[in-house]
Amino acid sequence: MPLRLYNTLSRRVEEFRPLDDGRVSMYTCGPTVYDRAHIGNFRTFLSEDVLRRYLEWKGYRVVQVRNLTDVDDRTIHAAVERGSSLRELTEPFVEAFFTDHDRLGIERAEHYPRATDFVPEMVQLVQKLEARGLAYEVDGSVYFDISKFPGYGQLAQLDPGSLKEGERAAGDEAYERDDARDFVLWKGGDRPEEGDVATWDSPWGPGRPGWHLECSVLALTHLPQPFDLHSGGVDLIFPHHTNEIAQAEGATGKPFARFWLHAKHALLDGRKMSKSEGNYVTLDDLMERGYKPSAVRRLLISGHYRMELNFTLTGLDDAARSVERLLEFRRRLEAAAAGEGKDLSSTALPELAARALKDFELALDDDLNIAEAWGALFVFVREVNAELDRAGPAEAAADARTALAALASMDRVLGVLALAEGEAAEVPEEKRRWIEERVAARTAARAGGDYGRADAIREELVAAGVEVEDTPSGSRWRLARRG
RNA sequence: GGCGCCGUAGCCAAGUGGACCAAGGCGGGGGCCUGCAAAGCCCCUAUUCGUGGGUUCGAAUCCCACCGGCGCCUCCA
Repeated sequence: MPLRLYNTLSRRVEEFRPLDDGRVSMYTCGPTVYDRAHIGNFRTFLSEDVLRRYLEWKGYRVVQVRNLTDVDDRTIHAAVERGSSLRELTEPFVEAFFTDHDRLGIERAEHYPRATDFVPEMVQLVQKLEARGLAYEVDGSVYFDISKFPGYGQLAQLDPGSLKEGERAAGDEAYERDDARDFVLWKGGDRPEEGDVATWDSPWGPGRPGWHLECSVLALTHLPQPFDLHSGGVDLIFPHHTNEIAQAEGATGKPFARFWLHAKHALLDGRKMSKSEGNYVTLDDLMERGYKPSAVRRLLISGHYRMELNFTLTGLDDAARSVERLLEFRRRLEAAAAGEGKDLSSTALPELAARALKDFELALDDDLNIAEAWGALFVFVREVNAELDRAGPAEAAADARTALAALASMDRVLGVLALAEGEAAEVPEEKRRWIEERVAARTAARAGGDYGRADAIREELVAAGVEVEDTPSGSRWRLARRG
């Protein structure tokens, strides 16, 4: 079955096929590295990670570009404020971004270009636009003339005629544009408040690139044109992506990107998550409170990417518990797979696995309906558990491996189990020995019928953060999960 | 004012004209299992999908109105 995706360009769900058979080119707007990225930013990046993983799951090879915006108003202002260079300011945030990125199990893209490494290419693009009569210079700055670009605003479904200058543009950043709706390609002229942290030479004198320029250029220099997918947060539809299209298509005369995908924002406790309003949390904040990245990942990809996601600590607790359930499930399957009678296959597990995988794929094919995909997974969990309750260990052993493979397959897209695996807390050798000694003592007490003593030992272990579980094949222990 | 989105059980969240008399997660109640637990399983927890109309043989799903919440409208993922 083919994958269908909602394309912002057409405002419809369309069948997706890459232009180059078997190979998908995608451009995903990256972070502005003026500060630590927050959970809301990662909601978008995680949606894109699911898309990427699912494309790979479907057998495509993906070439992804994610830019790092290291020159814009915010990075410049932050650098000026601290009296540091742009690089000095952004470098730690680039590192922090990758730290969180990896902690959340987001697959690495093929390219992470920084805007400041491509300024000459940006200048060239502006020159092309000038040569084609789509740009004009005023006092060392260059603007894009939207009246010369017929399809302007199509992505955002904007009627250029009704576009009027917004309040934000009317504020402190007034430029000498012919038309208030035109946007800046190159910012030249005197900008004393910016110091000299971001100045490059250009045919129009010293200046720096406008924000939208980098994405057009980075996509054009790293991907074919047109490329398959371009994505970002909904807020980028206008003006950012609208202007990216105008720049790239204006300069080349060719279509820029085929599919445009936009993720809705995450709210924090029902309110917009944003830096400027101080309403945000970072992964670090959550980890300091004892939450694990796997739970954060689970929550952030629990719902459809085109639906708003309300991030709450309650939701995070729920997410953590559902990850626990999956971990328990896998542990149980692994134990079953390691059991006796490895060649016997007489359970319903293979059928359940096949059906789960089919439902999983059907769900994701439908514009990445991940909520339904989770549903398919959890139905699988319940049914397999029931089958395991019914069948003996000898009967289930071989089939358990089939089920395990299906689970791993689904997790190649969801990425939660793989992540949780790496989070298992290290138990120091000394403590491990103590725990094992206590568990053995308890087993002995139980064998002797001394349940009072057995329960006392269990209490002792619980107080030390260890839970004991008695199974037909002996007692097992594990670290207690957090509240 | 323009463009657009959402309102489904205690919470989160699929479903968007009948083929499921509404998936799944979390929580809650009851039961099985267990020495007791834990884990797991079984049953129950929305006769109903913001409200009111309408279309239709049939609507959570389409149309209209209203109520409530939210996003964008020039450098926010």
